[in-house]
This record gives sequence, C-alpha cells and structure tokens, in this order.
Amino acid sequence: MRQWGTERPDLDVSPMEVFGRLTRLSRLVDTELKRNFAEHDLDAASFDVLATLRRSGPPHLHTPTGLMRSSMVTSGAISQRLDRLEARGLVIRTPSGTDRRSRRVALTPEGRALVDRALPTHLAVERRVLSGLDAPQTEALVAALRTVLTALGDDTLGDGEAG
Amino acid sequence: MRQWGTERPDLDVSPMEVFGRLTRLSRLVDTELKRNFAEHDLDAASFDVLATLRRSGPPHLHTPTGLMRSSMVTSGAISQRLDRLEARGLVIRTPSGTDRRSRRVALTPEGRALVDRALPTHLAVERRVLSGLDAPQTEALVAALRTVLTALGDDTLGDGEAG
DNA sequence: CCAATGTATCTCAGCGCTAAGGCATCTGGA
DNA sequence: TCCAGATGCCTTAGCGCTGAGATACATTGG
Repeated sequence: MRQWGTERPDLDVSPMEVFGRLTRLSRLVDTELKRNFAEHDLDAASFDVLATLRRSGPPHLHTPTGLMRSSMVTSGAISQRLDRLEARGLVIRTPSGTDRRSRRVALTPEGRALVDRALPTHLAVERRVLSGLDAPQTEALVAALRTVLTALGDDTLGDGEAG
Repeated sequence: MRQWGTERPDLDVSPMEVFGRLTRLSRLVDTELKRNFAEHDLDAASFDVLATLRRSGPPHLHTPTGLMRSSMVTSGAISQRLDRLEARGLVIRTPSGTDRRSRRVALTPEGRALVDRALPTHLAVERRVLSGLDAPQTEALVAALRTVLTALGDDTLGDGEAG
C-alpha cells in the first residue's frame, strides 16, 4: 500500500486493503481445508456437492441446476463433478418424475456416510482459522460480508457453503 | 444454516456463516473484476504480475521467486505467466547480476502503460463492490481479515493485492 | 395445435494451475 | 577445498473449470 502511494499518488488505492487480504485469505483457507478433504479422499468440489445434498435432508435430493446455483460454477462443471461422484458411488442420478429434461441427484448411503465423516474435522479446521476472532469481531465480519454480498445481488439467505 | 441445524443438530456449524460468504464473495468479486480485465486484454493472473511489478517503483524489478510469494501460486505457474507476458512484450526477463540461477523480471514501457490504463477502472470496480459499507464497517472488515491472516501465519505487511 | 422461445443437461476443446521432478547454481560446514 | 543440501527456475503430465454449443424437452402466445 505504501508502495502504491508512492507510485500512483493520484489514485485512491484504499480498496486494495480489502481485496488483497480477501484474496490471500481465500488461498490460505483453501490450503487448510484441502488437507482435511484429502484425508477423506475428497476435494473441495466434491465436498461442496456432497455437503449441499447432505444439508437438504432426506432423501437428500437436488437437481443439477440447483447444485450449479449453489456452487456458482457452470453447468459443465456440475456435470463433470456428478460424473466423478457417481462413478465412485457417492451420488446417483435418476430421472425427474415431472420434467423429462431434468434429473434428480441423490446422495447414496455411502455418500452420506462419507460427508458425515468429513464434516466434524472440516468444521474444526474452520473454527481454528477463526480462533483469533472474538464473538463481536466475528459478528462484525459476517455483517460486513452480508452487506457486500447483498449489494452485489447475492440473494441466498445464508446458505451456499462451498468449502 | 437452518438446514444444517435440522440435519446435524449435534454439530456447531456457525463457522460456515463466515466461510460460505467468503467463498461466494470471492467468486462474485472475481467475476466483477474479470470484465475490466478483459477490456484491457488482461486476466487476473496477468494483472496480478503486472501490478506487483508496477507498484515496486522504477525500474519495476522482481525475481520470479518474489512474484511467486506475492501471488501465492507455484513456481510453475509463475514461469508460465511470465512466458505469456514476455511473449506479449509486457515484461522482460534478464539475468541476475549476482546469482546465475536467478532472473530479473522487469516491466517494459508497454507493460507499464497497460497496467496504468487498467488500474483506475480496476479500482473503480473495487470501490463499487464496497460501496455498501461505511467507513467504520470497512475498517472492521479489514481489521478482522488482518487478524485472521496473522493467525494463519501470513506475514505480509499489507501487500499482496492479487486481483 | 404450432412455432418460437426458454430451460435442463451434457459434451468437448482450450486454458491455467498444481505436483512432481529436473538442472544449474549457490552456500556453509567438515 | 569439497561436497551435501538448499535454492531458483523451468518443464510437463494431469486435472478441473470455463465458454461455446448441441440436444431434448417444456412452455407460451397466437
């Protein structure tokens, strides 16, 4: 930041205080979470799908389009994620009853068991990352993130955990 | 969150309040910034390198290792980024004077001109994303991010803007 | 009922990154 | 001095995602 002030004193670079840290934090968090995923033969993309299905309650159903919206990736990415998960027997795709274009994606018992095993340690890693913040700081962080997301048109109500 | 409370009432899923939003925000921000990069024939990776060189002041020098640390990517990624930038004449690699393993990466006049053109609009996008926050909220957000990063062992002093 | 448009999913080429490994060079201790 | 380990950079195979486009089906207005 000091360097920018010297090099481009005509520009207000203060937003970089936020975005630089946001980017670095994202990378570091991904690295931390990856360890736990690997211990369960998972990666962030697979966990993302399994967790989305898991939290929706039995029979743990979603459509590919719903998963696409939840994960904020393209339809092609979801197709491929589901291919991989289905090949491992962790999810199963069945026809939709009402719309023949659509599919139902369900967690198999194996998939459910796997995500349930990975969840507690996943949450432990997340808690450890946040352990430097006290309750008011955490609340302020969440509030700021919520405000920015809302301004950007993110209309989820608080779901969308993606790893 | 409500869903998790129903499905796994035994787990404390409150950290997801933070990480879910962090992930979504990262994705949305990347999408916003991408537009501006594309208008300048750039992408996040290229801008990251050019901006790091630009802010270090004339003669805008760095080593590949320094860029690797700044960007938090692997050495292979930096080699490839520099290949692309050098092929476009935006940077130039020259031998280090003192260490024959090392190289000096410098911004060319064209590279400097390009990043200087892209910077103002880049910052405008960033400001717009944060426009929903007032000054105290922004400061609280920065403080929280700084705390978490420090706890994670991120020892940069505030640099590291990566897009 | 039909045509036009919209929606759900999939396919695939291209791309940038990681992980692993290789080569050249440097450095510090025996 | 010499060498073992560290360091700097590069190469490459493999991988997941994007973006573009294809296919099949659904819906709507006339």
